[in-house]
Amino acid sequence: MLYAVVMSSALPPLPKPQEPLESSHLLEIGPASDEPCLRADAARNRARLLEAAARLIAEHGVAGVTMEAVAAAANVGKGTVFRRFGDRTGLLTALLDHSAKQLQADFLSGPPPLGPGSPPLERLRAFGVAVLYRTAEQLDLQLAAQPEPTRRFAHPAAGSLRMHLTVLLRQIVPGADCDLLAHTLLASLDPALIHHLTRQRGMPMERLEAGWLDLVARVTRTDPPR
Amino acid sequence: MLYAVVMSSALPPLPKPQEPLESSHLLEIGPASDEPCLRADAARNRARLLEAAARLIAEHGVAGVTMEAVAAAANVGKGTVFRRFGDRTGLLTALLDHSAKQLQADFLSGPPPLGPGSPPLERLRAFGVAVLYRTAEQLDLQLAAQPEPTRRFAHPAAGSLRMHLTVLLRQIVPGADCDLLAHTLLASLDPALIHHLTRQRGMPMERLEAGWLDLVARVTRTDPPR
DNA sequence: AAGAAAACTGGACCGCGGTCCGTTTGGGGT
DNA sequence: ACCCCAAACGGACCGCGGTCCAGTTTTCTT
Repeated sequence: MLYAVVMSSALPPLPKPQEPLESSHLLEIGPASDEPCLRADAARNRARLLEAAARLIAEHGVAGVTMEAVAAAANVGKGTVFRRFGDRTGLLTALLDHSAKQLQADFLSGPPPLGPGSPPLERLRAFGVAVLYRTAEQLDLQLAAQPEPTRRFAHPAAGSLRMHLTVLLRQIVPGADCDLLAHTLLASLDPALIHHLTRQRGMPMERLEAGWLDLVARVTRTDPPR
Repeated sequence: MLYAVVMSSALPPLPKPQEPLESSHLLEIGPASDEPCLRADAARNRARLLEAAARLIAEHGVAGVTMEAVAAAANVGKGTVFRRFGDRTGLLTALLDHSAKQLQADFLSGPPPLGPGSPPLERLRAFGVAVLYRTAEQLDLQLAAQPEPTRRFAHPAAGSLRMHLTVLLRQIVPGADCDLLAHTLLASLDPALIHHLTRQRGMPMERLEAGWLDLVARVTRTDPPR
């Protein structure tokens, strides 16, 4: 039930496994999107698979995480991996899930300046910085988990970030098209961009951080447009 | 329409085919990077391949453009396709090449407000709008041509756009980190984002256009940061 | 004009992501 | 305790992107 409530894309308990969870309108993706009741063996296999995947990453890097390899390492059939996670992206995303939930919890109910209690502008600044560093920490995985362009923004976790951003923006610049602005701001924190700037162009994280703060400052100036 | 057939992005006579052309430092990617000399048969096959690819797109959409299918449709071996274009992305990019050069010519030496002659801010505004509509026109192809995340920003054409943006920005907000700012602004024009906003969230192009203008206005305000 | 080096060609081959479907299994109902 | 079927399983199978290399064609040299 936890999920039934939220999902819009009515999938009956059917062969098509992944619930991509269209929902860009809900705030939490928390414990909800979990499979509510998973048969004992299924749950066991799921755990095995995640563990195997993590091990493979540790040993051979993200590139070594092949669906077949994961299946083999978990002593499970290939079909099972796909049934459970939908596709490679789904598996990789699942690996990021914990950290994603953590971040979400932090800005939804954690301590200031990220969580409620600080003024919106403060939270906005902290938000970007937090995302920035989290992304940098898991760059390889984040990059590999990025779905093909068509689905990049449908991703529920991204939706949650965007929603939070939008809410903050509305408090700061109520006159603007906050929805659009949120997209833009998030785009500037895209893992691929961060990868390019830090690894391919050698910018230090401090510069990106300063860039975010500057961007936020510019975007949120409240004096009338020229 | 014989799109552009013969031109551009090809590779020096090297064993490893694709020269991704690191060059973020040069302004034009124009006739320079042209194949210096392409053997007669190679040139003929290149043209055939592009034509075949275009026909396939027209008939079956971008998804129908399979490397094997293109090769077959052009009466050419599969290996030849890869030798010429490096990979699928390369082929698709080549199809976009003509339009890319056109755009570049427009803002480098075309008439105002896009080209030189207008004040920088005017040009910046026009630039975004131009990119926006060009992208929207070729959305499917643009999306399909997008390389994997790691290489997304290494793409030379994107580099040229960014460079131009940077130059404009330096004239408008000399105090800022224009390089970074250019990346951010460009990110807000990403094909995947445009796709998401217009096709998945149903925003009209006018709203995106307004969003760009507003973003530019906000970002280029020159009064001191708070 | 001839011969050799360089460039190009084509298709067999590989690995991986993803699908399909016949088989097995867990666990709720009786 | 047993039955039953939805759910889960596993591995054969497919298509596509990408590589490789033996053989062919073009162009350069003298």
